[in-house]
Amino acid sequence: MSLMAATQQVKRRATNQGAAVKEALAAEDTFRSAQDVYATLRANGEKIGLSTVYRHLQIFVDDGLADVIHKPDGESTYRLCGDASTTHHHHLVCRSCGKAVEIEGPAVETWADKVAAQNGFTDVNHTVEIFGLCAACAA
Amino acid sequence: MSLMAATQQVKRRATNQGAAVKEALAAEDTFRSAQDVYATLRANGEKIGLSTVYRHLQIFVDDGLADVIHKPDGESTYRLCGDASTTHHHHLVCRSCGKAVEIEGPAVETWADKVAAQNGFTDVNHTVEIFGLCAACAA
DNA sequence: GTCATAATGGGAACGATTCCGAATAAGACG
DNA sequence: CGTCTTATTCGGAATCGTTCCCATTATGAC
Repeated sequence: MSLMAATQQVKRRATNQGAAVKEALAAEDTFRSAQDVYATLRANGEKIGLSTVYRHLQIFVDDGLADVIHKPDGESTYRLCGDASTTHHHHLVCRSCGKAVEIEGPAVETWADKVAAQNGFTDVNHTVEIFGLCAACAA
Repeated sequence: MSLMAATQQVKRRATNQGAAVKEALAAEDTFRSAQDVYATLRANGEKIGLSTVYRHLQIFVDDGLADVIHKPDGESTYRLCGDASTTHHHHLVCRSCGKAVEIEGPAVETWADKVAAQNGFTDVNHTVEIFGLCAACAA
């Protein structure tokens, strides 16, 4: 998996369910859990199974179409990111409503690599997430 | 909970189990899961229950004695950090053996705060973890 | 249309973590 | 040193998110 570039797509069939999951994610700029997406789709009358939601969410991640954030409680949340060509970035996430803003920090990237190298670590990657309360939720 | 300072300790009874969990963590400079600590203690002949291990691990975190890292697969791992007075820091963690090095990045802190402020976010905190392969595991 | 097979869905299986309630033991007091 | 209060313990049941399994369905190629 780590050997395959994120942009390297595999042939996939177009299904209603796959489209529905993508639409559900696209409708919000917030990180949402699989269970959440599933509930929303069912509430909308979509005919889809929980397994399928998980499957598509994972596919999006594999294809570089979506980002994942693991909440402190362990739940995984997903959000479509710009597009596959978008460069590496991080997120500023509202702790309350889940709204997320994509951010970049070139300095952080180089810092991380430097620190790792100084300690003899190789094959480095990192996670950087900033949590806070968005203006709307602060009220 | 969030209102109580990390250094504000509550009266606690001293028990063998509590000490055992702390020793087990202190014995290694790696992040270890509750299940892992539990298995080690039992293997050592300690009389302790899994619930108790989880309870003490959580207490350490609440008291600011330990740091937690949520692995990508969702499992929580714990490690004693310097001491409660140690300032905010992050970790460089070996993806293979779990060995962790405490690191600091003042620049990252200020960057995070600035970015958050620019987007109208308040009550900010962040997580920064760098994963890689330590020199020993690279071989 | 026909066919091979990718995709689906729902229920079982799983693994980490939490909960519960009765049994145990730490610490205070006399 | 006893007694008593209650924090702590422990193991098994319960929870919860996620994955697995596999018979059924439906996409896309010919």
